[in-house]
Amino acid sequence: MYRIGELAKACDINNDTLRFYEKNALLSPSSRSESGYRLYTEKDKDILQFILRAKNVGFTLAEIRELLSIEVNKADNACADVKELVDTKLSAVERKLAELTRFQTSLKRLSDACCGGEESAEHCTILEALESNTDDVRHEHHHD
Amino acid sequence: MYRIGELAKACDINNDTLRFYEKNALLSPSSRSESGYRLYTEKDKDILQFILRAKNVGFTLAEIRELLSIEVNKADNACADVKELVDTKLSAVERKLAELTRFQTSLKRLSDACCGGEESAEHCTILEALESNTDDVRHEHHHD
DNA sequence: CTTGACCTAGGACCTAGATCTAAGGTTTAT
DNA sequence: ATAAACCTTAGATCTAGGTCCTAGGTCAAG
Ligand SMILES: [Zn+2]
Ligand SMILES: [Zn+2]
Ligand SMILES: [Zn+2]
Ligand SMILES: [Zn+2]
Repeated sequence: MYRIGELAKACDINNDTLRFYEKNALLSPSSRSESGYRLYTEKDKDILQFILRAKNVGFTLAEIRELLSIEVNKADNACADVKELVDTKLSAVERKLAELTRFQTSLKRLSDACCGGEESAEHCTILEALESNTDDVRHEHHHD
Repeated sequence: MYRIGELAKACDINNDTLRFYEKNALLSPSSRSESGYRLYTEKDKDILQFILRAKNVGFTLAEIRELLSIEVNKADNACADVKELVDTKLSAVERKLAELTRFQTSLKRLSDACCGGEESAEHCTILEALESNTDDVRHEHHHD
């Protein structure tokens, strides 16, 4: 049996995070001591590690709650259910990746067009690009 | 001169967003009507579009505030200052991209190992991977 | 003159995932 | 026996970027 601080330290998270997970129906201690302290079992620790691993893979806590509800009742769920959660998440991650890649491309284009020197920014191509209503960046060097 | 609703509609944002930008020192209307209505000039509109373009490239509002302070006073800033903002942002975007790519790889690995069928999830490789303390996913198919 | 669209200020509320505070009770070590 | 470390609860706070609400003032058309 772990008390909250012991489990938190063992899993390198904050005590408050465990209370937060309890309030949000992710993980409740199996019992309480006479004085009301939370008591976690090895099984509780396993569940916590399941949660932390799922977080590491990118799942939100809401998604992890769904995974857990399957996990505790595997027999009544199909592989299809589990895989759908993963694939839905994968799509979301890929959409976010696409957006960030768009950001990266734009920023690179802006960066490459600017000399980065100590000249006044009056003709800075970065600022010009942000002022103009096109996506173009002048590629000739400024400061003639 | 645009009233708040006109400018908002022209730029396809919410009236409240303009008030929010004003409160957060990004864009203040050049004047007010006798009755206190915000009045925006064409120049204000240009600044708004600068803000929206910068947002589109991934800058946060705090970063945009920095860009604007350079923009309104270009002569006193160097290309180096502008480029540094862009490059710092680019690095942040690339770190986030790396994290998301890690998520993507893990999720793909999980998804590929699961049959996704209507069989019971009792031997689902996804759940097994999340239960186990390794990063491995069994690649042999479950459900013998 | 009334209706409806528009505007004002100020503050509350939202998501996500915690983290922190206050005021007090419990356990452990010295 | 008493200090240090640990625990309890409820609720506040934080980031980011807004959105919504209240209670009321303004403006144009019919
Ligand atoms: Zn330059
Ligand atoms: Zn430049
Ligand atoms: Zn299967
Ligand atoms: Zn499966």
